[in-house]
Amino acid sequence: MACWLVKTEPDAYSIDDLERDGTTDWTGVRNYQARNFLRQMQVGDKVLLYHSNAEPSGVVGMGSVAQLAGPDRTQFDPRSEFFDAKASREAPRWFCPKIRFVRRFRRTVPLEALRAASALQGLLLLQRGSRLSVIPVSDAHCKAIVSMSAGK
DNA sequence: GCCAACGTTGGC
DNA sequence: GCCAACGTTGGC
Repeated sequence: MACWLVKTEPDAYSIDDLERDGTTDWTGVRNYQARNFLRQMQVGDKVLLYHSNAEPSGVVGMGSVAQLAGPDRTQFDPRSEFFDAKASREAPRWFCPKIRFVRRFRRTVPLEALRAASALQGLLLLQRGSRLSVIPVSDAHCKAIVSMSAGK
């Protein structure tokens, strides 16, 4: 069972929203590398939820993959901010899995703490200039982040 | 296929 | 709001 980390801006869609919704289509990812990771997600994979542009930014909880990635409906909707005129239903460009809320962490693991953790060296999120909104996380890194969320 | 210009992300 | 670091676009 793989583990992933997905970023979201809480002003746009927060873990509160996911908790309320239960599950949601993870729409709006418009980067090819991130898309390719979304398509690799398997049902049951863990998903660490990360709030970016937040106070503080950090990992706020856990979700899981509820459904394999299918075409992202927002790419077909001219009224959507994620509309993509070059996509068609015959040849969709963007895909999204369904993500299920699992739990909120007792405490947010802020970016600063992630950077300070020697156990997290090599985590893609922490690499200089990394902007990917969907990244794979190794089992060891995943465990380390979860243990940080529970306190020492 | 190169690369300058432009757009986006996201920490600070 | 600034801006560094990337990604994408489009002229040539």
